[in-house]
Amino acid sequence: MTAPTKPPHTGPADPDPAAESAPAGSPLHAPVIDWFDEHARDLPWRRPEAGAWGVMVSEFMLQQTPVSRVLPVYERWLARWPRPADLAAEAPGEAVRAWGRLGYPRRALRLHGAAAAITERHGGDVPSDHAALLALPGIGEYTAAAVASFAYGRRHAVLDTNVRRVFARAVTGVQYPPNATTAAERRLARALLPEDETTAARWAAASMELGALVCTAKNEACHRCPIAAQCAWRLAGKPAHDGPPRRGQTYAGTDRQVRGRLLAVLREAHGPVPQAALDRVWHEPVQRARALDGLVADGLVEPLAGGRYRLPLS
DNA sequence: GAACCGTGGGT
DNA sequence: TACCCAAGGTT
Repeated sequence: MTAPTKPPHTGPADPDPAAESAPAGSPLHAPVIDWFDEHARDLPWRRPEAGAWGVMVSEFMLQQTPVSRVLPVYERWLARWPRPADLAAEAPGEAVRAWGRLGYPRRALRLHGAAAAITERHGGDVPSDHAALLALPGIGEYTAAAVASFAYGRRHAVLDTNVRRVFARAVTGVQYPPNATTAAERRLARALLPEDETTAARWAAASMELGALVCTAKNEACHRCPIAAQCAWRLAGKPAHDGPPRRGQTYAGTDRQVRGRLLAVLREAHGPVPQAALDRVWHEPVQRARALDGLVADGLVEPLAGGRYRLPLS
């Protein structure tokens, strides 16, 4: 039992299915949700005790970071800060340090800021309203929908990279979705959203899990796919992606790499770090200074008198 | 819309 | 080895 809510089966116990006024819905729903009931991973943020805060923390950490690397950090985070107010009471630098090597450390800062806003504006409770979630730092369209859906069972189209790929293949018949989310994709996601709120929330989690475990970017496992028989891409002979190349992100030699090295030194140090210690991480002084300035501008690093630096106390 | 923002594992 | 990719958000 890994899923947060019960499967809304229409089984023989149903009084009279023919009497339902609502349309049948997509033929994709039932197979995908049934598959999810059987194969969903037992992830800590899916357990009831995770609560909305646990769901929200997991969503921040999972933005561009794989599940396997999130798991240990998530557990320590929730043990240390079981409620938003607990995190809000800490220095932001502590969030950055606890973030460890998950990457994109601005997410840690934003999660801290979101916890503070929740404490101030929402009485310490993660809001369930999509607009209220969207107003929090670090929460965009996807995360707002995910928290509302996964934590509160609300009816929202949850359109992440997994779902976009599943829809691209199963419905549109292409190998990959466009580089950026399009209005057509949002329209499709809304059209496919089950009417019933509980079913919609399960569909959101199930379609995402299908993309993560079966309908993967590479080496898709169609033989394990519950909708393989209906998949437009597969039925078309799985044509290769033709559009513009999916832009890869260079990393070596970029400011990002320098920032990462600088912040690693500050994370591992407790207390102020002298300039000389930071100078050692990168040979090129201009780029090094630019990276450090960027970290300060982002609020990830606090400059002190005498050319010393530390993670931010405020 | 494009560019930027980390990190590590799989192939 | 080099490249691809991973539950995005902000500017």
